[in-house]
Amino acid sequence: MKTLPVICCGPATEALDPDARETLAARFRALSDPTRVAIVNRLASTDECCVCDLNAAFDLSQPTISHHLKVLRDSGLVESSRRGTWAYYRLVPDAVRDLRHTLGG
Amino acid sequence: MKTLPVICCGPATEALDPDARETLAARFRALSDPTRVAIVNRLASTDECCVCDLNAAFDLSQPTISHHLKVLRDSGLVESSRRGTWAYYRLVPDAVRDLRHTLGG
DNA sequence: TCCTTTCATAGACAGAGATCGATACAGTAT
DNA sequence: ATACTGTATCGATCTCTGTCTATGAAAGGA
Repeated sequence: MKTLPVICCGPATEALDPDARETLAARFRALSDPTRVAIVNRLASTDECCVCDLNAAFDLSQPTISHHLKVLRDSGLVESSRRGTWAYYRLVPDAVRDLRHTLGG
Repeated sequence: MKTLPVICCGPATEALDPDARETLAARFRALSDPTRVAIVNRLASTDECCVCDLNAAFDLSQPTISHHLKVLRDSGLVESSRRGTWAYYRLVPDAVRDLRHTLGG
């Protein structure tokens, strides 16, 4: 999990090269959907969560939830592990912190 | 400019109602494009910026830059004022701070 | 007045993304 | 082995978004 050393939008701001723009935009894009915001929000309060619970919590099909989880996984904001039949998802605190720092925190 | 009292993704997290999900996703979506990240980044370092400078800084057509500025304006992240022929854009620090708080800051 | 400059808007188009049903795959139980 | 359950992936469809050209509106200068 690589960090984002660059600051985007805070008071002590340096110019961004094209790669940094892409990387930052990609991470914000991961949070640009209401369902994904809700998933991340839920993960932030429960520390670990089974996919079956997420499927039950949202009025969306199972493949759709799986798609959103893949987007979040690819962005590095969440990670998953399989234990037996079930898959469990967790937030990656460092990734969230990086995004916060990007906004000047 | 209304604030976002709710916290999404930090350690002290409460569940989000559908409206809050939409609002948060909309603000993150404003930063989900590399060009808009770069515009916000530039505004964060120059305090105020003429549209003509932005047009010159990016290899995109003038209407495209204008479109991105409208997206940022609608999201509340930037504001503009017209002085004579020129339009000037500024960051809205409170909006950026709200977004940062949303991530647990 | 007429022309030029600066910015915003409208309309069109291509590409990306959200959603679903169908299907594949991996564990578990019978 | 067979059947069942929980997830992931595939393929299709529909909507949204980024980009462009063309045009409009407002201000200033000849």
